[in-house]
Amino acid sequence: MSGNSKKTTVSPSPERRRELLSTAAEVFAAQGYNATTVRRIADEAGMLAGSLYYHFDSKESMVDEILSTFLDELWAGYDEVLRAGLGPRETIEALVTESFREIDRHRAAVAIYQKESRQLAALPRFGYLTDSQRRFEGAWLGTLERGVADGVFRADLDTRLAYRFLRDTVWVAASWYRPGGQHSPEEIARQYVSMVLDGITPRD
Amino acid sequence: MSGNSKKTTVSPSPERRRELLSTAAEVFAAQGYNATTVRRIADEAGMLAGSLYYHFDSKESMVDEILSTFLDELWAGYDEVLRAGLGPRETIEALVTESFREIDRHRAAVAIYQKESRQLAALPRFGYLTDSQRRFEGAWLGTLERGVADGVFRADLDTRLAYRFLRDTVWVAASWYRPGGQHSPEEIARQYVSMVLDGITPRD
Amino acid sequence: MSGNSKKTTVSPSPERRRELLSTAAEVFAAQGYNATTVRRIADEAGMLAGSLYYHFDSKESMVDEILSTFLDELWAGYDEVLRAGLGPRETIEALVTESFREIDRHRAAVAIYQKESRQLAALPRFGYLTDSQRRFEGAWLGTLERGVADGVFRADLDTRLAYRFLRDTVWVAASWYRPGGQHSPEEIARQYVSMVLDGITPRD
Amino acid sequence: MSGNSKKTTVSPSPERRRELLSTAAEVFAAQGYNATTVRRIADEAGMLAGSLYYHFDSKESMVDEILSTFLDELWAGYDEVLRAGLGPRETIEALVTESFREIDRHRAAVAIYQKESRQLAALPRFGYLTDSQRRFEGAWLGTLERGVADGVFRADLDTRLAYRFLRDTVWVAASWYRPGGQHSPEEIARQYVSMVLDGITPRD
DNA sequence: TATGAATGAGCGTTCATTCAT
DNA sequence: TATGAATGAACGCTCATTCAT
Repeated sequence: MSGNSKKTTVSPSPERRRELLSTAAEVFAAQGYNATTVRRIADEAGMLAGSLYYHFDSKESMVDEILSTFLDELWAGYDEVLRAGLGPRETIEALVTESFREIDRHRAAVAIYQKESRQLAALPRFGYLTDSQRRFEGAWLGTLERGVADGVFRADLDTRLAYRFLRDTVWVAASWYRPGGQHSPEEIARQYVSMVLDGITPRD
Repeated sequence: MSGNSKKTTVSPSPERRRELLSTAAEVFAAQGYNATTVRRIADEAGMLAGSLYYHFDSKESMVDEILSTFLDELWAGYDEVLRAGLGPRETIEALVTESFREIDRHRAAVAIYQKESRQLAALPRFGYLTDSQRRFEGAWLGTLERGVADGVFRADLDTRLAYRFLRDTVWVAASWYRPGGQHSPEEIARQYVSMVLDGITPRD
Repeated sequence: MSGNSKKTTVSPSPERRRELLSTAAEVFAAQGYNATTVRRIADEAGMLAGSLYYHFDSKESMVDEILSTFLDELWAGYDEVLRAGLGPRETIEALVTESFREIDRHRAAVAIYQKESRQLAALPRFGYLTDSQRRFEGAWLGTLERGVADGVFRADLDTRLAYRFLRDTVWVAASWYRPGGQHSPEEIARQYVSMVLDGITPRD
Repeated sequence: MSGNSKKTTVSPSPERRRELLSTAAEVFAAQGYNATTVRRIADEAGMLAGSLYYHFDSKESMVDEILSTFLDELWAGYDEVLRAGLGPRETIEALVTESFREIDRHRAAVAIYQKESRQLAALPRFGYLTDSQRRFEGAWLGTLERGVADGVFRADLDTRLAYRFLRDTVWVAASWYRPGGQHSPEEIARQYVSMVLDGITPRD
């Protein structure tokens, strides 16, 4: 599990907590973590800055909880896919689909993860970000390599390069994706997979 | 042309200026614009914070000059490609190649652009960021649409989606690309174009 | 009314605000606005510099509130005098008396007004200083001219010169006046009026 | 003599020095001593800020030289008047006239003296400001008292109050007086003396 | 639970001053 | 004589955080 076990000031009402975290996540995603003031979050939540400290230890612990909650859920989905024993092509399809579903559910958290994780990972408490990225790389890169070995992906594929492109396009989508738009996550995933697997030029 | 015409303290030694901007760009790219203190830049440049203000008006004007210099050069390259009258496929190839060349030359500037342009664009002086993005969309999206019309790209392609994927993967590469690595920009561009155009599954 | 309507951090305890403004006014008057540091004001108030910003937006907004409060009260008094329909001599007497009463009540504010208003008036937010000065001139100069026309002031009087002398002596008194001294404001006003109206040489 | 004897960096060209001091005096008078940057003075003089330090030790030494030069000249004039053995009324007339002549010649210096002398007097090197003020008070106050004793001024005159009014109105005139205007210094002095001695109401 | 008021560290910036050239 | 470049101290201000109520 991601995040810190020494759970902070556990407020008696976990719903209020979740509301506040959701508010914080939106502001972090929109303004960036550093540029977001704790006062701004409090404003948005209809309280004073100091009052947030009844619910959370610090601004850092807010973003910590946002990211670790998201990653926990992400890995629940990924692990299910990886345990299913699918072929390389189907695994890629399933991982992409799962990723877009997470973006749909945790858009703000994904955007924060995308923009801030490199900075945050330098802090000890965010060590799980680095761990997660390692597992992430293992899952995607492994699948690509298995696909090349099995002949379902092109033999001349630079798998490390392909991994980076896959990873980046999937997550960066959080910066423009708007839930409730005209495309469902599954539809976007389908189109995306089609581009990546078959290219944008016609196959006759 | 991008950037502000009322150029600040135009010191008669533009070399020092360029050195300092290069230093600043590295720090901005590594730490983020907001998280970068002017003292940190000065440290890195071997001077005191106040001394930077002999050369620049403000922290903002530093990032302004970094970004506008980069965009001016980028558009010089893009415009040449667009004026060449190539077919859609060849245009995409040339734009991608040109982009990776810019990443190679202005890695830090591209990383800053990628991470900060949305925030900065809110400030009047950075209006050219929005202008640039509009032109950018015009160039890529137009080429994709022309390709679909000409039948050189798949008829079922969602061009807006494809544009976003192309744009994002190209620029986000600045966050992992290291100049002087084992792949030249042209080599990376070639592999990337191959993936995007033909997909990662074999065409027999 | 003077001052800015978009009142800043309107804290629900206007007493603390008034205390702090009073402290600030004393320091401004003693050291000059520019030479006064916000740290000095905070010291005098027994707090840290940053803490002042809980109560006020800026150093500028402090002097703004000091001056506009003073001018509002001044004009309340002046308007009453001007509406009373007195003769020119009695109007001058009443305006002088009212002025010394204001000096007695707002010595620091008057001293600041005297020393800094020309500089501050250049800033948009202090436009009311210029307005006030115009009304001021209208009231005094008008009364002097009426007095000359009515024959109660000397026919050879240069009214513009006389206005300047009156204005200057009245307000500059704030720089030496000490409340609680041996002369009441009314007593000083009486002596001053006597000098101005009848001169310092004996009338037999 | 006022000013400091340990004369600073004596530049070989005293004319350039005087030009620079004149420039500095104008800026000090217009913006206030504290608010005036050394860079602004240099701009006005067509040089760089650092270059001023070839001519002067410091910003302080500039204002020092401006004020002491003015006071030396003022006292030359005053002393001549005081040595002339005039009656009280004629002495007042002569002092006022001499004062307006100084304002005419040294408008900027007088304005600086008026606005800044209280602050500057706190610094050791400006001790002569306090001395000068003492002599000043002696001259004016003594004349007024002699006049009351001789019966040429009103017996009920509060001489200290009268002194302050005289002093303030004379000097504060520097803030509105413009050399080359429609009134000569002597004409202004005549009108002013007439007001002060005979009042503004008619003497039949 | 939340507020009002304060802390203290640090930030971007200014500016008088220095000095090698 | 003047410049270009830098210093270093201080300034106005911001902000995460604390805490008595």
